[in-house]
Amino acid sequence: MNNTDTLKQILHKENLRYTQQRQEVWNEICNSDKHQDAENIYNSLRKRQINVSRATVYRTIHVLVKNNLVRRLNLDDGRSRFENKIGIEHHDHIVCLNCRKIIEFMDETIEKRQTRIAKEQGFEIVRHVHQLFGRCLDEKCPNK
Amino acid sequence: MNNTDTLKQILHKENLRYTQQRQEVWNEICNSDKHQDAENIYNSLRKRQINVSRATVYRTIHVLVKNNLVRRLNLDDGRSRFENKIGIEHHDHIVCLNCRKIIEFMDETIEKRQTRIAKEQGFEIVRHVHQLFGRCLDEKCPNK
DNA sequence: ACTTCTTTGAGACTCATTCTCAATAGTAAA
DNA sequence: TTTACTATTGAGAATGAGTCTCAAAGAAGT
Repeated sequence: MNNTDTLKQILHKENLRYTQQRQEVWNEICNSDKHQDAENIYNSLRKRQINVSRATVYRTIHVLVKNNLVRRLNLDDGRSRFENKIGIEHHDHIVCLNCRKIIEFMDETIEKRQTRIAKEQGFEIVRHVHQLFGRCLDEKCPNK
Repeated sequence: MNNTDTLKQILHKENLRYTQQRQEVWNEICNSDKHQDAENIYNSLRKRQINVSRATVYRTIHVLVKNNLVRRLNLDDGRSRFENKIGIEHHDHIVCLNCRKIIEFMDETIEKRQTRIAKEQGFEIVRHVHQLFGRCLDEKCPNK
């Protein structure tokens, strides 16, 4: 299923109308650099002559997040970032405190263990946040 | 070392003056319920006739966080929460999405694994965030 | 095309947090 | 133990991400 059909499907399910603006926001999240924030998405669309308001960007993102097409990331820098979830395997993030480079990781053992720990404490996990903040060894990192 | 000495020590190290307001903010974080937000801390002090401004609460918290007396928690609800770190073992959090109950957990295997994963990716971890969001089985939880 | 109901855009608004700056208060030296 | 020098404080203004409002524009069925 392509981007358009995926979007149409969830909009239909939510009793929402298919609009050009919603499609463009979804395209932007699917097709561009990962981990963009709302302002970025807004500006990228504007730059491409696509007229969308900030309000619509935010409103559309809510729908996408609610329906698991998009993941919201909170990297402790005061604004949310978004990444496409469709066809992407689950992962968590490592973030460089100097250059803000973001690396994805996934560890089956940790995943299983956290589920078991939550269960032992009488919780059923709905979602989790696992982020490692540190300093990278990248040559270009201002770290050096 | 008691609260006062701990505070005096870091204020001295930071070339900051020891003031009543700073002491009171630190006391409030040490002696009261965990996971309070800034507004809570401000109100608790106010209620006890202690005159401190919001600005001073925020400013003091920064110093405490920077110097590892306090940990800042971001539980994705739009405001930071704070907990005393002195004499407290490291732990992460499980949060109930319904009743906002917070449980602490700590798993040595996960801790070691995340350090190794970061290293493999060329990162030296400075801090991490590991939060499990779900639904608890508590009788009092509106979940039921 | 007509009607109905939803969506959109512009800008007002919210709310946590930060900033400003004049008044106040530590602290070191005399 | 007062002076002199700075840092700190408080009140409220400012900031900034995100949300809300409402009139105008746009989907979708008839």
